Amino acid sequence: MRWSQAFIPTLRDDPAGAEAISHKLLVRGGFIRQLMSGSYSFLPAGFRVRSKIRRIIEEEINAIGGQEFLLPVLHPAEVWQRSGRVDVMGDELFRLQDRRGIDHVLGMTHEEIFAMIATELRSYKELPQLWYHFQTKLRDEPRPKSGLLRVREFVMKDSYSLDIDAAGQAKQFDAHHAAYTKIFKRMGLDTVAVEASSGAMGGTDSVEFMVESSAGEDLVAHSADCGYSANVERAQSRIPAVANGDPLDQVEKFPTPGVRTIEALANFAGGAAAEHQIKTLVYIADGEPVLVLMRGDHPLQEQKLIDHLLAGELRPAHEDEMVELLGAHAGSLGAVGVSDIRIIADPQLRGRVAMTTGANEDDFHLRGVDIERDIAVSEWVDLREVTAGEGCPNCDGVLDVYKAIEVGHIFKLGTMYSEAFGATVLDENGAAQPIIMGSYGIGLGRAVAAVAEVHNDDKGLVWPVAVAPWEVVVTLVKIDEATLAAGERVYAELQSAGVDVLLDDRNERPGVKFNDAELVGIPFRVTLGPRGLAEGVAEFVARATGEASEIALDDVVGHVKALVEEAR
RNA sequence: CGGGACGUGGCGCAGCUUGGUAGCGCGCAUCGUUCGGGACGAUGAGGUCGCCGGUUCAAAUCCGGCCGUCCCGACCA
Repeated sequence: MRWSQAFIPTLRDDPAGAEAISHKLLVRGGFIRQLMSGSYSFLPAGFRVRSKIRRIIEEEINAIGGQEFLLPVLHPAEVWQRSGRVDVMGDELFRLQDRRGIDHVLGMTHEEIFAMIATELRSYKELPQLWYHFQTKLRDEPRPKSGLLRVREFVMKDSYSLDIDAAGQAKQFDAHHAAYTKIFKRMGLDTVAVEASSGAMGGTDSVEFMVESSAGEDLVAHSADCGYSANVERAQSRIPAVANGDPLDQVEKFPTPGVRTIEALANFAGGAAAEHQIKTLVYIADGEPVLVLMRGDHPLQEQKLIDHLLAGELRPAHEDEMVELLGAHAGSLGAVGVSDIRIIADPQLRGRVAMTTGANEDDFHLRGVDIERDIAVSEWVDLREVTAGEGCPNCDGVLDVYKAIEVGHIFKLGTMYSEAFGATVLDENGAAQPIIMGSYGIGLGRAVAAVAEVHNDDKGLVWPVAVAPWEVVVTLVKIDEATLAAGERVYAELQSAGVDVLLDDRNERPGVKFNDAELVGIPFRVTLGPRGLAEGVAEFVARATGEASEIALDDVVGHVKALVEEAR
């Protein structure tokens, strides 16, 4: 490609709105443009990066036996009713009607449709299968953000494994695990595989691939000593037990005028330290109220609650609902004597006595609460969010917590979808068995953004060779006959050597071209100008290091070719 | 959805408090001088001031409604 004819609209200023560095650079470098909230156009440079990432994924999924499909994005709503996910997905699912008034949805993922195709499998002898496609997903996100990192329309590589038994599924799951690690490594991302919540996807186990980044939206708890890594949505930790205070024979109600928070009660004369309080949270899960009990100083991890309840929609109760359910406002709530509401308690409260909690009467609390004696806990479930500095659950080390971008997620789905759609095969004994499925996703646009987020400096992007829009730019410092001729020659030779080359033949000042090449992040630059040509040399610069060297003109192509081939 | 901010030539912004019919930087076009790290001069093109309504002799500016975008909290590749 010749830069003079290419559409690479670089910008001088950052786009409006403080955002992720990757977003600013992708916009400034002429890679993407926004259409509306959560919706982006890929420009030629951006499309090239995306294509290279796509190719890497394709190669690695093919290498573990994947067969490429292409399924539709427009689905009859009936299909999603059958899997039950119309309800689970709620408002995130785009819905529309056709001219006949038939309900349709736009696919958020493709478990349903692949499961339908899998009904054509008849025998265990046809398994295992690994199917995948690259297809647009549409999700009516409540809040798109950070440019490409969180959007409403994106292309995902999603693959689906089909097996006769759990062992087969585990094998394909592990194969994906390894392939994903390789894929991300090839695109220049160091990932950590973490235990994760499966969310609305259903299924048993899931692992997320995380890239540490301040632009990330997830939190990963990690132990440097044993390598334990988990999304805080799932993570556990060791914390020291709290010694109980002196027990009371019975619960004692006492006035606490104006006390509405854990902290206020801790500072109140006759109150109790946070770890001796029971925090009572009221949630509405799919329309049903639930009381959640946490130690006063412990934060609730809502995803853990969602996972336990298998809830589609979970929200804190409104003030009036609290009054209706418990007779008091937030700040004076408790579970003592409550019998008609589901009560879920965090295990850190187990065996605790002499606790203080709300009395379900404004401005009153109870002390001397023995949780197992006084509260009808219906379930004990770990709901606590871990905090940096707590003990690792697997070793003697300490957990740290960092922000990360989720670039991949793999699920063991079990038989949820195959049962919903009747995808069964006959086993050796002639008995019908539901196919065991797994699903595995990588978002293309998010991967582009993640690489950009990690690989940049104050001058712009620094693409790894494997995903760079062009591997090398030949920059002509002056557009005169001799320089142009030399440039054309090097350009043509690089092309026939199989190198992805951009010829910057624009009639611009050198500074403009150098800056643009750096902003766009092309890994290598070959600079040709009258000065060097007179001595038969070109200047060679690596974007990552900025190191420049002079190379004899005749050696340029060989040098670049070797470097590029080694790096991709 | 709750909270906050913003919307003015292609991009980034000022003007709004104190109404008088729009300006700056970059970019773009033409000409000239330049040309190995974002050149300079001259001339020029380009704007329903997000939309609708109201107040007023007069609205980018004041008032109301709506739409859009971004940021902070609950969701996911």
